[in-house]
Amino acid sequence: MSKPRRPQISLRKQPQQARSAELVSAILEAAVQVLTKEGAQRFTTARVAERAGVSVGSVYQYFPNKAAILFRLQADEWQQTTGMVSRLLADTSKPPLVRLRELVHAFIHSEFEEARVRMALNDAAPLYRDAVEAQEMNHAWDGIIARFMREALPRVAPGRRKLAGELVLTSLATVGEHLSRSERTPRAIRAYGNAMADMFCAYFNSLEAG
Amino acid sequence: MSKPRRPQISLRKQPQQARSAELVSAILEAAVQVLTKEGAQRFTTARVAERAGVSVGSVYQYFPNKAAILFRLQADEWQQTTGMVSRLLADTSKPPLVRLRELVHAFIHSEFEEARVRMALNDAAPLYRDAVEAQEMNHAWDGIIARFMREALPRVAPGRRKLAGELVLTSLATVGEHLSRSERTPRAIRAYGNAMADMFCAYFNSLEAG
Amino acid sequence: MSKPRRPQISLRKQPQQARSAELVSAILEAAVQVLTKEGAQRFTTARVAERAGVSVGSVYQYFPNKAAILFRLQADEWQQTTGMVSRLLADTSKPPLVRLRELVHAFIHSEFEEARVRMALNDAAPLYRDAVEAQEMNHAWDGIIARFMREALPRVAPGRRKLAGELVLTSLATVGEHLSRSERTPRAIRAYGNAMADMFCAYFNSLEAG
Amino acid sequence: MSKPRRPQISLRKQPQQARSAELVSAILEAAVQVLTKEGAQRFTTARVAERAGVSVGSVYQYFPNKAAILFRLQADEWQQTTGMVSRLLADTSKPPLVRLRELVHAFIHSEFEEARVRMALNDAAPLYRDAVEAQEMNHAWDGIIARFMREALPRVAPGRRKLAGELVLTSLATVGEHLSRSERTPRAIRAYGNAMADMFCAYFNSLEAG
DNA sequence: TATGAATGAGAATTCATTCAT
DNA sequence: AATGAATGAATTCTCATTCAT
Repeated sequence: MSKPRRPQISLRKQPQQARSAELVSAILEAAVQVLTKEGAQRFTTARVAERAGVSVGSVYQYFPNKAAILFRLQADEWQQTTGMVSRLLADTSKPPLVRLRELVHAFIHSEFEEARVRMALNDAAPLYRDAVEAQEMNHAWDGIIARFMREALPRVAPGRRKLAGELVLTSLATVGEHLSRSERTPRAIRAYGNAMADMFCAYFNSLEAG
Repeated sequence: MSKPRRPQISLRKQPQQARSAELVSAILEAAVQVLTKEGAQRFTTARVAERAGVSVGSVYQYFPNKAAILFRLQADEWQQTTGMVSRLLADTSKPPLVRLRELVHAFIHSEFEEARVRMALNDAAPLYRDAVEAQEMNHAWDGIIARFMREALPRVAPGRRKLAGELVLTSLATVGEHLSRSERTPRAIRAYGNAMADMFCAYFNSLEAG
Repeated sequence: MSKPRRPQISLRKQPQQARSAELVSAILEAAVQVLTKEGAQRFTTARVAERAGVSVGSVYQYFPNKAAILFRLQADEWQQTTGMVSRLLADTSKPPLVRLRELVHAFIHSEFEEARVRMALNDAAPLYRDAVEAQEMNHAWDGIIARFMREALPRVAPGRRKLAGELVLTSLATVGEHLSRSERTPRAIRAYGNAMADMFCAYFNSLEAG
Repeated sequence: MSKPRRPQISLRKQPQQARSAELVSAILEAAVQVLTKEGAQRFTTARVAERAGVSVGSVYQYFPNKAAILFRLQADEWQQTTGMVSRLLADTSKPPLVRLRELVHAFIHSEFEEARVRMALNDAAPLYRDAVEAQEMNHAWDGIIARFMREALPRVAPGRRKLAGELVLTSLATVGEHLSRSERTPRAIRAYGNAMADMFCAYFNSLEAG
């Protein structure tokens, strides 16, 4: 593409005072609502401001541009997920494959919970994904996964192990997104998660066996 | 969302004459170029018309709106892929898991070939995916996959088998898209494909082993 | 300055048809009016469009951006002046210094004629002057002046002669602009022109004598 | 123009205390920096305040509006130049034409020294030049020049003499501005100054010769 | 006095679509 | 059929100024 714009996305001003923090919250909350009710196509700074009950100027006081709002939403999201995954995988009291299954369920569940926002945020990805900050976030996973993989597949060569980790991670992430778009009952979601975990476990077993 | 726009997307007019067919081709080809060189954000009817060497009016002669052009691109794409998959899976001279492996490679390869267009088309998905026609397409797979799954997992209960098919299909599709965004060498792509096939095979074996 | 923006300024579309040419004229005329009646600060594409009786879109159909309109005004202006100067200086039937005096008067007069536009255009200069096209125009003068200077100061060394030409040219141009801002009677303008011509003549004589 | 805005420009409050005086200085210094580094287009009160390390509110405590800051900068500038010119021209120990030459060099040099600010200040002129105070400043020169002209051209009629003074003054001022925009070596600047002085001297001699 | 958050009117520009020729 | 000029709502972002704290 001719212009892979990399918008600067960091917060313009740290909300030091309580009032400011509230404002940022209000804006983000409004952003979620706009995204949910209007969709990514109709997500405009003006609409966000209106729904937040502030002026456009105020929005731009805290976010340098539209992409920054979207990115922030996504970042918060990622941070939560990373935390959850990290916690689940670190619990060494359970065998690795049990943790993996829990992870799959937790992941899919969280994705499903706020399907609307996820979908819209995903549609809006072209607006923020090229920012440097966005790319940095992806590396946050690397360490967490690597550690778990060493534990789960101790006898597998590092190269294959790394590839396996990557495969599981992207499958999880992309399929999760796909699931939020298909409308399913919680029961169906659970079944899907189980099948997915089965697949990962079978893969891990076969790797470790051989 | 407030307006779940389902744009009318079918061709406005069947190009019965040779000239018309050429025009449609020219427009689609131009559309691919615009998508590739400018990205989804800058995909406009005017740009398509210009690159195709026709007037905007002519574009609207054959496509009712912008979404229809994008949809048509995606549809052609899907049709090709469906054909390829169908052919590969139908070759009963090879064992099912061999065919599955070939499928994975073929799929990933085709995705990778035109990564640029795929990415852009994906970014533009919000514009066309809600059209009824788009949703119909997804069902084209169902039969093909179901048949193969019966062959590959004869002893597995229909419910589980269906779920497994769905899982493999969506993994393939969404991971493929993810791969086209990450820049990799052909070698790395091949390795990734192998790992993926390994995963699917292990899963299938475990299912069949029951 | 941090961003010496060099806006692209060339016409977006050549007005091939009579209708288009009229539109371009209408826009330029409207631009002059806006500039004259509202000043450079309030010169906006919307106002130009409104005054021209067309939509903003139409303005952008013919001019890529605001700067282009202003530049075009200035360019037309410069072209006229260049033509006039060229004609005056080429008339070898009169002695050089006579032609120089005529030039001064003609120049100042033309500047004075449309003082309003000149002033406004000058205020708006930051918007268009950095464009490449604008800088090219300045060189149009070089040849014309050089020829005249050789004729007027045949015995002066090339270096000094060139400097003298430059000095006269910029004096003329910048003082002209200054004059349009000060409100004067035509009589006063004439007197001023004479003084200026006297100065140039004295200078030339001293150079040639020297 | 519809609104020949004459913004009120005088200081809102005389900085009687040392603290205030410092603040005003800081603001003005910051203003110069913003002008230099960002250009007239991006000269905003917020940026000035930030660079000065004070709040916008504080800026408005001492300057009624943006124009006032710019005007003050220009005024200080003019005052310095007037002082310098005044001093140079008053030195009766040297012949008038020698002083004139010195004046030209000093003027051009000072213009050149801070070319950046001058250019930016000039671009911003539309914002402050209509204020009454700005116009008063121009008359400060009248006395100084008039006295010198009487001394330099004792035998020339008052009318012509006045015109000559005006001509020299505006040539100097406008050409100076032009020079700061063209990038030249100090050597070239000096040569230019000499040519200009030559021109003025030749003019004066011819006038005095009658 | 000082702060800096909040405002909201503008400004530039784009683009899907129509329709007279 | 083909053209491409015309439309104008919509969008992003800026900035001078005010005023509650």
